[in-house]
Amino acid sequence: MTIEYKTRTQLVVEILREKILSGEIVAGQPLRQAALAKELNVSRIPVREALLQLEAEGLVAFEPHKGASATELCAAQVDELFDLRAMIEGDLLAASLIHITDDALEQAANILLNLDSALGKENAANTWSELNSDFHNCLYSGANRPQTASLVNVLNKNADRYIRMHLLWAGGISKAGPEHAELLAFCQARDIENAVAKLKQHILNSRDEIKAFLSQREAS
Amino acid sequence: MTIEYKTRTQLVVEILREKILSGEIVAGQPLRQAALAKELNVSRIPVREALLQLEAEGLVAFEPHKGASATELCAAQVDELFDLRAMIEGDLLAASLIHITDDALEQAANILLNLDSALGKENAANTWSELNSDFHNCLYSGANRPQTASLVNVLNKNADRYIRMHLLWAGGISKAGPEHAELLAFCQARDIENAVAKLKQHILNSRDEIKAFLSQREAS
DNA sequence: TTATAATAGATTGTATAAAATAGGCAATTG
DNA sequence: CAATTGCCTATTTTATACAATCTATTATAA
Repeated sequence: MTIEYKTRTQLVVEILREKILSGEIVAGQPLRQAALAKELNVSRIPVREALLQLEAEGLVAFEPHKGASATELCAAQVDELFDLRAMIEGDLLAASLIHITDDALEQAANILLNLDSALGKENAANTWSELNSDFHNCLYSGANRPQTASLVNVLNKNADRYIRMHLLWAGGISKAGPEHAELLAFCQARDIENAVAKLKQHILNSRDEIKAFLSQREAS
Repeated sequence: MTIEYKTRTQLVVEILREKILSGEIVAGQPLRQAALAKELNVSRIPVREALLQLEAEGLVAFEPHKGASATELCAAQVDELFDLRAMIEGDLLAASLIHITDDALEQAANILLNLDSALGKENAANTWSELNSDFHNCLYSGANRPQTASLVNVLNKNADRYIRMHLLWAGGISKAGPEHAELLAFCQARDIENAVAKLKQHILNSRDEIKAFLSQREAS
């Protein structure tokens, strides 16, 4: 195992992303460079560059001379984001299933076990979203489309915020467990059509649950 | 008309992006921060931040402590990039045509006129790609999906490199002219199905032409 | 009182300088 | 002579310092 070097900028990116995804940094709240630098014990330059990277990921908005803030969560964005995911991930899964190895499917099954057991535990939202991402990436591993895969990962980093919030506030993506199992079964059977349909349904279901939750919260 | 303030970082982004898209900065060539800073008469910080932004756009690759370079152009990327475009832009067009205004369509028609006349002129590749982008954005204006639109723009900034190269080296996207006209006609008729089919065909056609050109060049 | 201008403080953007790192070359060792 | 180690240089990364910009508050005039 080679130990990988990380620049401070990269470390700051990871810390801030986690803070945004976990909700510790709340949307709209201004992110003062000097304060963050002091808190993380680095200079402002790595903080600035980290914020720029997070802006590219869509988690942060930058306004010249005014500063950065975590982007707001709203129902309209959920629509766009999850529709995009359903379309792109559906396509990616179809391409992947043609070439996917048994090995990858077995790995996906293992992740699924961990996923189920993670739901009850302490830090559910954080570990769940990571495992969820692993599971999906596993299913897409046969596609051999690096650019599309990285685009999917960026979109998922955004979706994560909503999914975690939902997990945290509403007690779980209720249908995700059985849907994952069904999806995996179709993949193992190399039934492309049904697998893609199930995946899209899975993504659009969470979209609807999250939207309902958001509009309910916006009302109050 | 308000004149918009631009930070140096933003100016450097635009200059470098133009240099990469136009081919003045060739793929793979290392981009030395100090040299760029001196050339553009700014310090290295704005250059660094500009390079980071371009990395997020996919035009530049960053390796820690080694530096940045313009990403390579290859046939495999073209496949992914243009397939993604066809899928996403097709969907976006369908959503847009439901609500699009006559005003937007008229504007698109005007751009088309300029597009045709631009092809013969001096700086064809540069102005053509900008007008091309405007034309498509115009058609998508009814969708009211800001996130999807900005994603499309990022993808197009990548596709631009290939399109310009093709224009420059091979004398033009031969079929683009008539295809644009047909596409606009379907849009004006609000014929969603045919419009989307034409758009996808248009994008996939350029994909094939560019791929053929690239593999031919790679052979030599 | 209300609107506008001036000012102070805070914050961001940029430049310069110092520290850290990678890659190559020479010296050393077996 | 080959291989390894240590040093040197080029380059990037980070820190510090300064300049430009914004925001809020106060002062001034209509």
